[in-house]
Amino acid sequence: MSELEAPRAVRALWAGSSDAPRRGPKPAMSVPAIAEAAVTLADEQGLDAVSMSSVAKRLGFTAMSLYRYVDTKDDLLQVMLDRAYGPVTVATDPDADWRAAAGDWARALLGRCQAHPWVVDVRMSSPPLTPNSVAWMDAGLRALSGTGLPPQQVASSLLMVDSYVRSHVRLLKEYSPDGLAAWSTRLRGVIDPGATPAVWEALQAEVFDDAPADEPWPSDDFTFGLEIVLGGIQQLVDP
Amino acid sequence: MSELEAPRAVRALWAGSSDAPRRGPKPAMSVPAIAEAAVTLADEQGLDAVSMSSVAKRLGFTAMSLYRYVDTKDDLLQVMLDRAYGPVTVATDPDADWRAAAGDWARALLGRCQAHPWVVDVRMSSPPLTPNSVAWMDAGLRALSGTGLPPQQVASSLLMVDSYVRSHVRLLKEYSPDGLAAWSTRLRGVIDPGATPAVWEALQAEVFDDAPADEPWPSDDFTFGLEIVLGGIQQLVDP
DNA sequence: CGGAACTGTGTACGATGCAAGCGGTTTTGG
DNA sequence: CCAAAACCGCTTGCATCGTACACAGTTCCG
Repeated sequence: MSELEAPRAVRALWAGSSDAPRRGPKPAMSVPAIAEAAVTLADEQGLDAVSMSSVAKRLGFTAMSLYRYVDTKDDLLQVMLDRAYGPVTVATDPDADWRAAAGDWARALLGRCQAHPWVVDVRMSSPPLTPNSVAWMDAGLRALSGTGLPPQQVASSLLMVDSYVRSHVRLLKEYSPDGLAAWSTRLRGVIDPGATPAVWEALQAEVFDDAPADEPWPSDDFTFGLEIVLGGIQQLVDP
Repeated sequence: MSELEAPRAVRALWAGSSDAPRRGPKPAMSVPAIAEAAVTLADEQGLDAVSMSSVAKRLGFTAMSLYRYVDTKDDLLQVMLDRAYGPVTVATDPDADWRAAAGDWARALLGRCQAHPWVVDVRMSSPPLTPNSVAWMDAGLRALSGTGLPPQQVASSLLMVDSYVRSHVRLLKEYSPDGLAAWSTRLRGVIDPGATPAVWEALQAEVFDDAPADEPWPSDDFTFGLEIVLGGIQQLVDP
C-alpha cells in the first residue's frame, strides 16, 4: 500500500496548535514558525538562499532540528507556499456576477504572488494540499460556480485562471526591464537578420527596449489578458 | 562595464562548428554533443539527474572537462533548452491566415515541450538567447505579424501564446492521472467540508478522480484554451 | 624550436539534503 | 513512584553537488 496520508508538516498545518499533552520536551519551534522564517528568507535573498541550515540558523537552531517538523525539503517548500499564499484575501459574494468574482479572485492571487515572486519557481509534482492553498481553490471554485457550469468545467476554468495568473507573474520576472535591456543588446550581437528577419525587425523597432511610458512592453495590463481568459469561459456559459 | 556578450556556450551554438585552425589538441567534445547527452539524460531520468558529472560520465569524460565548453550549469541548461526545442518544426506561409499560422506554431511548440517535459522546470531569469529559441520566436512573430498589429502588440501576443503552451505542459505534468488520484484521496483526509464546501463538493462529484473517457479532466483539449487566447488577440485586431 | 594557447584531469573546498545515533526531558502505565 | 516510552535538539557522518585551481600533455605559430 502506498502512503495515503499527507506529509507530516502538511498535517501539522491542518491540525493547528493542538495543545494535547504529548510526551517529551515542549517543541521549541513549530511548522508555521519555520514556514515564516523560510518565507522571509526567500523574500529577502531568493529561493536559492533557502536551505535547511539557513532557515534553522535564522531561528537559532541547527539544520537537523528542522527534521522534527518537516520530513523533507519538499515539504518545507509546501508549507512555505501555504504561508506565502496566506488566507484568502478576497470576499466571496455568492450573488455577485461570476465574472467580477473571478476577476477579484485572480487579482487577489496576483497580489500574493507578487508579494512572494519565488512561488512560481517552486517545482510542484502534484497539486498543493495545504490549508491556505485549498482555501484559495475553494474561493475560486465558489466564484466560478456562479457560471452554472458542470463541476468538471468549473474546475477546468479555475485551472485556466490560475495558470494565467502564474504565467503573468513569471512574465514579470523574466521580462523585467533591466534584464530585458541586457538581453536585447546580447541578441543584437548574435542574430542573423536574414535567418530571423522578424526578430531583427523587432529589435530595430526597439520593441524590447525601454518603451515610452504610454506604450510599455510587455503589456503590464494584467486585466487585459485576464479578460481574455474570462471571455473564453463565458463562451462555455453562453453557447 | 557589464558583460555584454552572450555566454561562451551560447556563442558556440551560434558559431556552429568552425574548423578554423586553433592551437592545442582537438576538442574531444562539443557544445551540441554535450547538449544532446544532457537532454537524453533528462528525458530518461528527469532534470534532477542532470549534473555535471552525470553528463560527463555519459560522454566518457570527467565533470571538469565540461567546463571547457560550458562555463556554468545554467549555461548547460540553456543549451539543453536549445537542443530540446530543436529547429522550428512548422512551415511558415506568409499568406496564410494568421490564426491558423499561430495555431500551428503553438501546436508545434507543444509537441516539442511534450517530448521534453522538463523544459518547463528550467528556471529562467531572462529570455533565451540560443539559435533555436530565437528561431521559434521568429516563426511566432512572423505568424502573428499577419494580424497587422503594431510590433509591440505582436510581441505581446506571442508572449501570451507562448505562456499558454507552457502553462498547458505544466498542467499536464502536475495533474497527471495517477498523481491526481493520490492527491484527491489525501485531500479527502484533511479538508473540512464546512470550511471549504466547494472543494468538498468537487470531491464528492469525483471531479478529480478518473473521469469517464467522454469527459476527461483536466480538459485535455489544448485547442480549446488556445482558441481562447487567439480569440483574445483577435479582439485586438478587430476593434 | 620554444613558447603560447589549449586540451582533459586530479584534487580540493564549501555547501547541500539527509540518515543514524546520543543524551536529556517529559509524560504515561503499572 | 518509577521505569519505560515518546519526544526533543544536537553532533557526527556521508554522498553529491557546483566549481576554483593547478598540472601535464598536445598542437600550432613565429
